[in-house]
Amino acid sequence: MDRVLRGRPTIRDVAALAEVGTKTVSRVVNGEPGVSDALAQRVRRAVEELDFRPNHAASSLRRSDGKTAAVALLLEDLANPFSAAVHRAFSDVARERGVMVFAASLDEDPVRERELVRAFLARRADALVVAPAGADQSHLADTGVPVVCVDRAPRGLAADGVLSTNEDGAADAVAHLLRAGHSRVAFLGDLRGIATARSRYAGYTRAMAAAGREVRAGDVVHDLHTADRAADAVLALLQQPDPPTALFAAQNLVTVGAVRALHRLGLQHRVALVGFDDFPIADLLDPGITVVAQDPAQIGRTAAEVVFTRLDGAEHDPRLHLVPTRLLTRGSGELPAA
Amino acid sequence: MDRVLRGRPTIRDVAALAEVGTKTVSRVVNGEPGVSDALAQRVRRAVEELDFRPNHAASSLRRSDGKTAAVALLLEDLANPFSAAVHRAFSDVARERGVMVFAASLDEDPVRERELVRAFLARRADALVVAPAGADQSHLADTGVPVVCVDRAPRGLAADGVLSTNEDGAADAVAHLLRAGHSRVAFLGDLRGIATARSRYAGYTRAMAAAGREVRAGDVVHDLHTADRAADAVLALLQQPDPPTALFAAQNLVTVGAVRALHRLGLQHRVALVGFDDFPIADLLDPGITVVAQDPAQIGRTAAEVVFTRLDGAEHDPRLHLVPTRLLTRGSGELPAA
DNA sequence: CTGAAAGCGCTAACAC
DNA sequence: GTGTTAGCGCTTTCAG
Repeated sequence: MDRVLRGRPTIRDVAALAEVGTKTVSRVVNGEPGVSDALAQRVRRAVEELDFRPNHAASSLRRSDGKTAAVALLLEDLANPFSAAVHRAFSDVARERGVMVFAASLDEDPVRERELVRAFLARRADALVVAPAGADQSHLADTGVPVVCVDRAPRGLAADGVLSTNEDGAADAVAHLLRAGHSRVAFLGDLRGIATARSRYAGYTRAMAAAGREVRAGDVVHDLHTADRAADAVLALLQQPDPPTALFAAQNLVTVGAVRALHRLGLQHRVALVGFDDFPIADLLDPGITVVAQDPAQIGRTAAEVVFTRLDGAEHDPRLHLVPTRLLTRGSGELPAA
Repeated sequence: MDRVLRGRPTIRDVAALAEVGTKTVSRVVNGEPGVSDALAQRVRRAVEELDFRPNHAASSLRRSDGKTAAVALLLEDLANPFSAAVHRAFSDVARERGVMVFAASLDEDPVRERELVRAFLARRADALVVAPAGADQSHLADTGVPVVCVDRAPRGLAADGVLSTNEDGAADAVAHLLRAGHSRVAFLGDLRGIATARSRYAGYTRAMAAAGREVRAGDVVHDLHTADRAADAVLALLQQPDPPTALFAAQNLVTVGAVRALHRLGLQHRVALVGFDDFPIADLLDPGITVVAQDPAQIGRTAAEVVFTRLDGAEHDPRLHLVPTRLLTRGSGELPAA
């Protein structure tokens, strides 16, 4: 009668204790209709008694739709405030749907991206949300699950995308500096391998051209991926003879590095700066840092909506969702040219 | 012969194509020894051909140890730099072990904590790492998996803990202000329901008592959980007659709120401030913000080590791992009393 | 309304 | 070395 339980109790243990069939337990546990109150009561008591926890993996293995109610989120660096905000907003929507989120940092490493995609597919994540690290995203093509690219446009892959208006936003930032009277605006860019970085550079050159300004090769620095490298670049840039009078920093860590360099040189009130992507307490610095703010929470929410729309069966062609940026003037971007 | 594949190929499809038994495929896929090169070659070719992806859930369901190679991380708010850094460091260690991380934000909601714990246990996470939201953690007692508490000590629960030296760190901060000549140091605290907040308050009172200073009720404010609420509290505090000359902010968002209020009042160079927990660009403010820095990366790494030690079978009594804090003097904490 | 039997994709245990 | 059988915990199918 009393089978000695080894390990966790199963649905059969519950069925035995409640003296019903396993299917009845299954029905009660899953809230399916068609069970008499009396039996349901007995089952619930047995569940309580044994501290039964349904095994979700076994359930989804057998279940016809095969869904695991888990999605994977592969971002650049979960410790970066942008990624963290996307993650947070995405999770909030997912939680409402009872969907769990696997999260991982890629650190711009395409090898890691492949490994993690493989691992998440092995765990049968229902969908993949990726800020792709490499230029080659072909390995995301035949995963059998919806793929949504965030922060970066999908390249060579028919997938949905959710990202900021990178080129327009960058052009806004640079135009803002040009309006303040600057003619030499330096570009401080993130890794050129990233599509997003290229778009922001395109916005920079477009705004410069539109104003009839020459882009000097010496005023353009790419591949700054940490605050330290950005700070070094700005120090070098401003310590040369005839330096630029304004800076456009194309990523949040780059902006922070630029601020650090300006403070070190005591030039924070003399050299203008606009950053792409906001960061905490940018308004508390002196001067406050003018930025083209992204809306990472909106990006995360939209990505979640797109994912769930796909999981609910939408079959339309891939769509690109552009989330607008917003110029926040705080002082650093309004410093005059001379 | 050619079975038409519906859905993903299984190990049996691979076996059929390679003309071997399923167990041989299993061996090859899992890198087990005892398969001739010839067969292994055929299997690998078939795997490639069919784009076979092993189903990890099915595997761990059948496997004797039943491990899923996934752990759950329940933190306060993944968008907070402290939680984000813990998450990041934890993930890095987990990734080396091929373990995936489920992450979620609790927002100090004990109900959500219970729900998420239930959900993660249903998914058979191998371990739970929790920054507990509620005072009552008894529901974590009989989960059948290792539980590690981070940031907050386990209460009413025999579990490992990894946290900062909250009381000592807070006492250091306050003693530092008292040494600068202040006698009225206000306490700005996080939610009193959190053990961590209570420890920091204990450090405050201890340092005050050690210096023979009276703790005035009006100088103590609890339950500040957002920067906005903290800013309001500081505005009220400093606009009364005979205000305190120094502030101790016991949490990072509280510190940011205090800075914001000080700037609004133009008092940032007159009222001293030390914060508990560092935050990005605290050094770039004017004055730089003196903080008792925690080491969230170390907390995350240590938590991971503790988790994996337990999963590797360690059976010792629960241990509390204290990660030391460090006073970083940057200006705001060294302002004189009058 | 209820439950017995089959089987999801995989690996343990045991054959050969 | 290799393959066959059974069964992990659950839901499906279908008979009562």
